[in-house]
Amino acid sequence: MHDSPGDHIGRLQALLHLAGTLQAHAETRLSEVGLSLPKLAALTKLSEAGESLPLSQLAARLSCVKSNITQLVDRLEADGFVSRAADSSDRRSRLAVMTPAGRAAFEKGAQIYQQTERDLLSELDEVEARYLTSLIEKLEKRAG
Amino acid sequence: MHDSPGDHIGRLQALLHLAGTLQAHAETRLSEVGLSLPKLAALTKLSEAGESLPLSQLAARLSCVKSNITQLVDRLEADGFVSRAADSSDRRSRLAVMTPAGRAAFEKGAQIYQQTERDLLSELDEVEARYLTSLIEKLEKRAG
DNA sequence: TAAGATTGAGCATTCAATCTTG
DNA sequence: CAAGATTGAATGCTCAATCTTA
Repeated sequence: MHDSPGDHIGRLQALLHLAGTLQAHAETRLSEVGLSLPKLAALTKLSEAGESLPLSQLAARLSCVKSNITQLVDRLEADGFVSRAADSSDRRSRLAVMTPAGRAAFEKGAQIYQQTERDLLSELDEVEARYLTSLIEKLEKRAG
Repeated sequence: MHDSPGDHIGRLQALLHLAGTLQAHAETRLSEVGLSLPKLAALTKLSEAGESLPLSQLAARLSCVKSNITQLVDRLEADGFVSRAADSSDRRSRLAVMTPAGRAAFEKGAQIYQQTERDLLSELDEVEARYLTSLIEKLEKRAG
């Protein structure tokens, strides 16, 4: 009297719901420093690249479409966290450059994000956390 | 030489990334019958309730804000899957009613969703699937 | 005044079409 | 013509404000 091999009713839904909840928590915490998850992700890539990147590179590294980056950078620019600059090597290209305010927000945001990660996953012990990672890798390989 | 208890660097990101990938897969499959995950969720609640529900009830059951439902029902109405009707018991209220086309789409969509769920989670054996569920419950309790 | 629904504005994302530059 | 960026339209979500009805 056990589940049939292919029985996963509700599990996908449960996983997607959990992700939504966790994401909402992270967004709420980040909003205290004027950031969202997508904005923090963009600033992180900029920071890793040493302050600036062509928009097309940013799109590639965030695995999204270019038009998305155009608009995300619009919002970051409105926030004063990023500014656009010319790319001397290619006049078609535009550079997203982190401003001092952007770096400050990034540093605070990165701290908050890590703390949120610890808080949300603090229920799991070492074994559970490792198991979770292995399950994620397995599913990611299948779906990716 | 093991991770400190609070070390979860990247795990939240990995989980959110996985959820995004799984969601994208489900959306792609559902788009074949003109549905999205939110649309299928709404039709599911309508079906469970016996074809119709006041918009406020739909919002409550989908755990979202009322204005969201207004717009979701707008789109479902444009698709021909739902129509709005008066609520005889309260003139402030409006009923979302599933149309025949809506029921047909729901039935196909529910099939596709279940198949997608099985496909995406088919990598996991019985033990892993149960463990996943327990981890989700643990994290959901913490975050919910 | 409360509740139900809607509207308007903002964030985030995609796709298709377009403009500029290579 | 390709590539980089942008714009416009669509989906989906939130919040704040508003309108109607209870």
